[in-house]
Formats: sequence, C-alpha cells, structure tokens
Amino acid sequence: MTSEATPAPGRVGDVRRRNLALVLGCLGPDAVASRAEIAAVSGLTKASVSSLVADLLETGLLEEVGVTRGGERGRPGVGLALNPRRGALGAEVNVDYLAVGVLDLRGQLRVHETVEASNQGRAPGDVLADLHGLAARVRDAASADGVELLGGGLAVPGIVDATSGRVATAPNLGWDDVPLADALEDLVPGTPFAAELSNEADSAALAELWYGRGRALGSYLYLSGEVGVGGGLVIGSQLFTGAGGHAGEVGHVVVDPGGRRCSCGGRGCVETVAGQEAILGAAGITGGGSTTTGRLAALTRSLDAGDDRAIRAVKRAGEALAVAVVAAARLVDLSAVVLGGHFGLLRDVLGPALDETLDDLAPGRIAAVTFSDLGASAAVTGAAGAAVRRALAAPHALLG
Amino acid sequence: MTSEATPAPGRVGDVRRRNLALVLGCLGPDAVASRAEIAAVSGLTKASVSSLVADLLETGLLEEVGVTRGGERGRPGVGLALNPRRGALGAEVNVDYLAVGVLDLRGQLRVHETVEASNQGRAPGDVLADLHGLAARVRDAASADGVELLGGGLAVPGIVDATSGRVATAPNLGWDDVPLADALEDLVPGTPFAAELSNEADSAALAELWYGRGRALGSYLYLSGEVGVGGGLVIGSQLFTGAGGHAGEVGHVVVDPGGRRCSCGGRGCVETVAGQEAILGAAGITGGGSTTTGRLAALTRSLDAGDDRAIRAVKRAGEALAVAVVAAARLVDLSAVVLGGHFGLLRDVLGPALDETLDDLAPGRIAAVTFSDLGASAAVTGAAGAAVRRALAAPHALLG
DNA sequence: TCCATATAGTTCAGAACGAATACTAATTCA
DNA sequence: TGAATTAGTATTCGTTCTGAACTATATGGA
Repeated sequence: MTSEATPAPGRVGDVRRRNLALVLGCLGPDAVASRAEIAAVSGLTKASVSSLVADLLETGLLEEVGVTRGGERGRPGVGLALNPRRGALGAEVNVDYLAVGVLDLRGQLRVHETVEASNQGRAPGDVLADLHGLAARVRDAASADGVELLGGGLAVPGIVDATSGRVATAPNLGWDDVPLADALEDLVPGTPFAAELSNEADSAALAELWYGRGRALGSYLYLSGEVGVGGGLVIGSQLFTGAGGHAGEVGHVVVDPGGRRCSCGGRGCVETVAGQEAILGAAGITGGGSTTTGRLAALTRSLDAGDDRAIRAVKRAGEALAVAVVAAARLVDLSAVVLGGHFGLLRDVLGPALDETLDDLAPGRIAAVTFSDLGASAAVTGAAGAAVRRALAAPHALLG
Repeated sequence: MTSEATPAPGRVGDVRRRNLALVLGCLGPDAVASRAEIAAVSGLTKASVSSLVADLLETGLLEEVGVTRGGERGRPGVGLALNPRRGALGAEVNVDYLAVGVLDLRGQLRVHETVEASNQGRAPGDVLADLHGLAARVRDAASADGVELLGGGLAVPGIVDATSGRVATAPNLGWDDVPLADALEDLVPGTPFAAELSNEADSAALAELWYGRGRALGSYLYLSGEVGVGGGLVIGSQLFTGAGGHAGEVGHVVVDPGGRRCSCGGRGCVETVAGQEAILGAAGITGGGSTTTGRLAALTRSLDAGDDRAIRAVKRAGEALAVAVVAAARLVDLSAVVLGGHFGLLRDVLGPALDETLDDLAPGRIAAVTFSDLGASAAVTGAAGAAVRRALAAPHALLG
C-alpha cells in the first residue's frame, strides 16, 4: 500500500533520526570514509557528524577501521565503515526448495543453505517446521562466524500482506490465507527488527537493485520466471508497490485480447504464453512423472539441439514478454528490464526474440535488456537485504 | 524524474517547516477548524499549534472566521480556514484554444476565460503573446475580485521538462524543444511561487484528484481523449511520474501486436485505434474542411442515429482502452479509471464497451470506471491547483 | 630540529523548536 | 453566582543543529 500522507507531527528528535540514517547512507556496502568526508558529502557540519558517529558506533552498526589518508598534508582521518559483524537473515519458501541465508551489512552472503523439497500442496505448518529447523542451523552458523543478527525477512511466491504477516494466496504452493506472524517471530527471535514477509519476485528485484544488475540501472522491471511469471518494479532505486501494494504483476497483463483463457479468469495473459507450463506444453515436453526442474532441463536440451517446436515456444514467450515490457515502458516510463529466475536458462533464444519484438513494437524505447547473475540466492538476499536496510534506516531504534 | 534520495541534512528548522505545512494540510478547501481541533487531528500540542497558526496568519494563507462550537460546554474556539483572497493562476495552451483561470485556496475557480483559436502549427512566440494578453486580463479580473496571486502553472499537450521549463515535444501543436522559462516568468510576475510547466493530461488528472472524481478514489488512471490519447497516473493521492518523469503515456501501449504501424514508430498502439483520427476514420467521418470539434459533433450525431460503422469504431476504441487499462491494473495495481477529454462525448457507447471488455480480459479487477465532470477547465484547474499546493506545502517561504 | 601549514576532530555557547505544565479566557449548566 | 468544561497562551525545559574557537596529528621546508 502506498503510504497515505499520515499526519505525523514533526518533532525535534526527528531531525537526529534522519541525520543518523543520513550518515549511514553516506557509507555504501564497501565504502570507508572519515568523519570529515561524511560531513562534506552529507552537508552536515563536522560537529554534527562527530556527534552522530559517536551514537552510531554505540549501536554497533558502524566501526572504526584504522586511518585514512585524505590530502597529502594534515592529520589523517579515522576510517568508518559498516560493521560486517552485524547482519540479517533471509529465508525463502518456494515450490521446489527452502533456503535460508545470512547477509552482513557489507552485503556479503555469509551463510547460505538450501534444502530441496517439493512443497507443493504440503501443509503450511509442516513446511514451516522444516524452515525453522534450517533457520536454526543457519543462525548457529552465523553466530559461529561472528555475525550478530539484527532482523530478518521471509519471501514466498505469492501475494502477501506485509503489515499483518499473512499470505493472501500462493497458488503454486497451494496456500490460501495463511497467517505467518508467529513463524516470522520465530525466524529471528530476540532481534531488534522483526522479520517481515515479502513476495519472492519483489525480494529478488530488490536484491538485483542492491547487489546485482540494478545498481547500475536505478529503475527497471524485474521479470521472474518461476512457475508463474512474477515481476517487481523498481523506480528511482525503490521498490514500487503501486496503489494496492502489489504492483508488477506482469503475469496477467493481456498480450493477446483474443487469446486463451487464463487461470485468473481473464484472457490472453502473459502466463498463458510465457509461464513454465505454457512454454513446456507448446514445446511438446510432457509431464511424464518428471520434476519441473527436469522438464526445464529437457527444454534447454531441445533448444541446444535446435528443435524447432521448442525454439518457437520460447520465441513466442519472448514476444509476449515484449508486449508487457512495452506496457510498463509506457505506463511507468521505464527503459530497462532485468530477467531472472528460469528465464536465465532460456536466454540464448529468449533474449533475441525479446529484443527483436521490442524493436518492432516500440523502437528505441527499451535501452537495456539484461539477465540477472544473482542465481538462486536472489530472493534470500533480497529478504535479508530489506532487513538490513530497515536497520540502516532506523539506527535510533538501537540506541538506549 | 523520481527524486533521487538527495543527501539533504535535516536541520532544526525543518521541523517547523514541516509542521506549518501539516497544519495547513489539516484544513481542506472547505474546512473550518479551531486551533484545538487542529491540535487533536495533527498530534501537535495546543501550544505548538497556537504558535504555528500565528505564523500562518501572518503569511495570509490562513484567516480567522469567527467562532466555532465544539462540544456543548466550554469556551468556543476561533474558526480557521484557508484564505479565499489568495489564489494561483492556471493557463493552458491547446490545439483549439487558449485558457487562463484563477483558482483560490478554497478550490473555487474565480475567473476563467477561454479563447478559441487554432494553434496548430503557429509559431510558439505568437501563441505565447496571445496567451499573455489573456493572462493579463485574467490577472486584472482576479485583482478586481480581491484575489492576490501566489503563483501559477502552464499546461501544454506535450512532453515537458518542468525543471528547465522546456517543452521537449508537443506533436499536435507542432512544437519541438521550445524553451518557456521566460513565458512562465511573465505569467505571474512578482509572485512568491514561480509558475511551473506541466503536461495537460497530468494537470487534468490532478484536477480530478483535488476537485473531481479522484477525491473519492485516491488511486486511478486518468485517460484524456484529445487529439492523442494522454494519461495520468495517480497513486495514493499523488501524481506518479515514473522512472523518467513521463509515466502514464497510455497512447502508445501496445494493444494489438499485429496491428497498424503508429506515428511513434511502433505497432498496434492504443492511438492507432482510440485516437481521434483513428476513431473518426474508422467511423467514416472525413475531414472535409471541418474542424476537429465539428467532426466530433458529427460522430456523436452518427452514434445517436445508431450508425453501425460509428458504433463499431467507438466500441473498438473501448476495447483497445480496456487492454491498456488491464495493463495498468496489473503493473501498478490500480482498480479505478477516470475518463476525460473527448471520451466524455462518447460515453454512452464507449463506457459499456470498456466495461464489457474489462470483464472478459480481467474479471473483477477494475472496480470503478467513471467519467470526469470537470469539463473543459480540468487542465487549467490542475495547473493552478498545483501552484496552490506548492504554496500550501511551503508556507515558510512567505515568512520574513 | 623546529615551525608553518594543512587537515581531522572536539568543545562550547547560542539559537530554534516542540513538549510539558501551569496559567488565563470564555462559555454552559445548575 | 460558581463549578465544570473547553480554548488558547506563557513559561520553562530538553533536544538538536550551527558556528567559532580550540586541540590533535600529519607534511614539508628552513
């Protein structure tokens, strides 16, 4: 939900809260800067920065890392950097696996464990029990590695309400209106920033923004090819959640008004052409007891072998995605796309088809079509990264 | 352009600036409230509100309007309301007319004058000279009516850069890269808030938000049927300008990937089906020396007469708009649409076609399709309203 | 070696501001 | 007439940033 202009009165203390976050914002994941440099960049006075940094050192978010040489002459500054011994936990429940990881403030994924398992149709309670076992192991590993957790996040492939911690619906898991508030509580017990629930495509889009292709772009449409076609819109280096809180639902943009009925009740949606089932079906790769992963592998083999039917199916998917991408380009004035999830496997065929169709439908409009290189850890990284950002945006919560 | 997180240091004075605007924000166009009521609504203390109101009275934005009865007992409060003797000027250059008006802080359009003239292909300088003559008359009328101007705005049917005051391109005027900084300066000379340039569809969308259908909606896609098909996205009661600053360009969303080439170089765009020329052409209403307004009148006569070709052309436009509306619904999670401009003339045929197609392509997704009732003054009202909002958001600029 | 110069960082007085509290003002009701 | 109730003001206090003066630590040349 886009935040309504809450009539919150400005208090004197707000200024300090804002400036504490401002100082942290001057330090990227890898940056080292002295108090004087921070003062110059932020526009704050040296006196204010000194005072703010003292507080931030107390929170443990910041640490001093020896001296820095600025100009040739004069007293050297004391280097300041984000403390790599603080971090957040990210978790992901997906159709074929569970994954949990710990990301530190410097953006390093310090621990990452994945458990393959088919969670489709399992009772949420059973899945969550497995997840918590995995999370406990990961927390222990992080602790052994010297990382103290500040918070966490959980990503699921479905429509979620972050404020209440409920999964409204996750069709591919078979979940419907599942409350996860307790599960979130148990994920990172006793940390100052409670774990939050998020959509898997949104988390992956954010991981891309903070630690992947998106850093150089700032604004882009992230397309996630999973069982469905998910999407996340990043506008001006921020996740755009739209009017109702669930923007970027690319899978059900209409690309063919006269096309096939979709499971959503609509007609001619992207998913009816570019969803996994649609592609595999059109390519003639039948279910036959095989897993989705196995069938996708068969598809890539067919593509490599030059199988005409497979190539046409993937090309058709690329064309459908192009129509949706143009709609995004026009409606929210985007000019970049990042493709992730299983689309990466199809890139050799999908990329050219997408490029070509974009050039026909809206020449010159899309400047950059890129494929993600974050791999399978995107959602976990994004979920943990969001918790890290929450901490860096609200350092005052860590002060007495 | 979505504002990058400018590293602006928070200063002590920011708190007061914010709270001054907060107090004004508690007073809608028609609202009257006492200091005590404002304190209760805003969360500020009575003492702070008293102090803030004293400053605001000094700016002239606020005025005392007699006593108010709160509860049954106790001292009555002093009513506070926005001062209707302050306002802003809105101007519009369009293909068939020039218009200038003055809107007061209470949202009343106190003066509004329109001059019919075909501005297509005229030199920008000539058009602007006419506009300034009109603006001078309107300023005099406002002054005679006791309204003091705080600022202004100018809306044009094209892509603009508000920060530099340039029109990048306005195809239907035949303008290309026209600098309007001087013209804006002359529009409201000597006012504290400089006039700003805006897109006509965006201004109309904002007028809808502040003074029309949008008040009840908060988030919607505004569709403006002019020579082209313009659009404005309002998300969470704010104009959404997207990644590049020009969101809502509905006219070139692809609705038929195999469709006709568009003047933009693309294919199957909304405008190739729902633009004025496309509808008139498909309806068989030829140019024949007649003005666009005349041809549109002929179209509505044909519709009223039950002419099949005309009805099919408008229905086809409704279907095309539906595809674009679904794209917006999915991508930015909208559920409401407001139709303005010349679409209002076609509402009897266009509305049902739109509803029906929406129900086929995305059943239940769009909750509200409404037609604007602001008429021809939408863009002028929006341009002036934006200036009013700027003043109400930055009252400190009016203090010594 | 020693001092001028340059840069980093701290200390302290001052101003701006909202919060809390106690006060005055104006009204109703018994 | 006075108690109760509500509106609004005055005063004191704590928080925070700013700016200027100050201390700390380096380089480089006499």
